[in-house]
Amino acid sequence: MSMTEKQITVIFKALCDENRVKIIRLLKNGERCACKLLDELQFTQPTLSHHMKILCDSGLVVGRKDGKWMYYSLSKQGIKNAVDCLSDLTSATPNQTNNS
Amino acid sequence: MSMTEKQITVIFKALCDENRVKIIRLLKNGERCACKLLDELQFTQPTLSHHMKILCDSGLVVGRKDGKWMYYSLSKQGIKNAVDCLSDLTSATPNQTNNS
DNA sequence: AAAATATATTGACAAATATCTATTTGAAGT
DNA sequence: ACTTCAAATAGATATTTGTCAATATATTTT
Repeated sequence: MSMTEKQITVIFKALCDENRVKIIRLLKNGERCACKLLDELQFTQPTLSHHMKILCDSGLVVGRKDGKWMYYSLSKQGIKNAVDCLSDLTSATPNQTNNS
Repeated sequence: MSMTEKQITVIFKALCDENRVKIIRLLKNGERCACKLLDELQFTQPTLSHHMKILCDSGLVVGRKDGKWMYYSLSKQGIKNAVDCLSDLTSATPNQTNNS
């Protein structure tokens, strides 16, 4: 159940770049096409592609292909996992019976 | 109230290195002296010092000096801030009036 | 005051990362 | 089939980051 240090860093590495944080904020408003995201950001298409790969690999974001377009959105499951991961990482004891 | 992308990345950068995650896990068991941490890790003293600075700057960890020793522990406040930050980053709508 | 010890700082270096341009892949429309 | 358009990939490069050895700083002990 407990994740390795490596697995944890994959999640948080996704969040340690300014531009990826911007992307996540944009996705808070709902699913967005890659080209729509690109409109609101200050870098090139290959760079966006690179960031989206990292975000998807982290599980925080999911992609859906429709024709030639890619639609991205936040993953509820992935986010829950990240929050759990952070909580777990910092909670007092690993074996909480949780009868508070 | 809303943090800048930069401020957010400072928090998550702290969590995106394997060794810093290890350090946080060690600190889950309570306050530790730097030299005690060093015993359990595979790198040199200057590297530990470097990582502790990043962890402290992120607010997740606090240091306390006692004579020539430095004692580190997790910061409840800093952790709460990080969890809030992650939740906020990914919660559905940005404009909650928050007069609860 | 001098020695010993814990931690921080400096400077160097290798590895990882973010970015770009150029190209490729894949899907739609003509 | 050819063209067009969206996204991905490849390769190059500059910046950032993690690490170490050497040194400095600060505190305690003798």
